[in-house]
Amino acid sequence: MAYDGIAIGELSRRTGCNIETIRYYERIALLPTPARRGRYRHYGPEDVGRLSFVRRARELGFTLDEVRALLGLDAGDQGTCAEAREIAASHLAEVRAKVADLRAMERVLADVVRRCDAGEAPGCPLISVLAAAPAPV
Amino acid sequence: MAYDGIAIGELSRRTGCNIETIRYYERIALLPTPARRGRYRHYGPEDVGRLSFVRRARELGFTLDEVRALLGLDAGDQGTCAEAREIAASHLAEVRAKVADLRAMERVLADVVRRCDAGEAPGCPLISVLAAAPAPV
DNA sequence: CTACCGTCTGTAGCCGCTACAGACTCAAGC
DNA sequence: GCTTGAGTCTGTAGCGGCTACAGACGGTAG
Repeated sequence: MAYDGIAIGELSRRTGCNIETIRYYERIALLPTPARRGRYRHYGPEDVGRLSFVRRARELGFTLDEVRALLGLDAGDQGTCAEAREIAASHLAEVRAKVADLRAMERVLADVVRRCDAGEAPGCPLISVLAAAPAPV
Repeated sequence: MAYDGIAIGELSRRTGCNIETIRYYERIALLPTPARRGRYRHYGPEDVGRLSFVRRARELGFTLDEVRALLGLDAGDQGTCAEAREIAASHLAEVRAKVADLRAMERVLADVVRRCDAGEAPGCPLISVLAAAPAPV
């Protein structure tokens, strides 16, 4: 009994990717237009692979455009790895910047909450922080 | 010469908040409908204060709904600080979760880039990571 | 009087989905 | 055969939080 391919629901289950999202990816041409069995989309193993690739890239925070670029160089030629490295490195820089931003927020928030718990004397620490003069750079 | 209020451009300059964003905040009723001088919006010091408050809350990553809630309790009564603390604490938890997510991404990405730079033997490390079997939990 | 800046309204776009409504297809059970 | 239910289809609109126009009007300096 020959391998028969799967419908969108099964693809969704196997990749952990929402059905609506799969159709969305198709619409924006991140995934190729699939074969049809009657009116229904019909997927093979290579579709499972490609979508899993997309999902993992998304989990690493790559934008859809970056994912598109990565998919484009999946081929395996010489310069490919260097390009992939570039994309990863610049994305890594962004991730680190975001972490730094969030850390800064975290520090302020943690301090505010701590001061609340300490029952600071006059007024609410959070409101004070927000109402304070603009940060001096 | 009496204090005279300011136009939207000046409010933008003083708060660091984009003009379009100010109008957007007004549209979603985060800021009150301002007075008009002729056809032009006209702002007083309390508007500068309120918008600065909003901006700082946004810089700390509060959502606009959270900001709305915070503005709502700016009044200064008894339970206010406890409510503010709640909002801050739950936001802090979210920030920490986001940091954790990003740290995980960072680790993987940094490893990939490092392996690229090390000139790993077969294939591209990034592509390999993305093409690998789904993460085992 | 004209040039130019600021401001006005209204609408549409960005990203990455998500959530419907309303129609259809298909296999299993009675 | 006939019904039921799950799955799928297309198309459209919404989310948050802005941002970017277009095209008209206002106010002032030269």
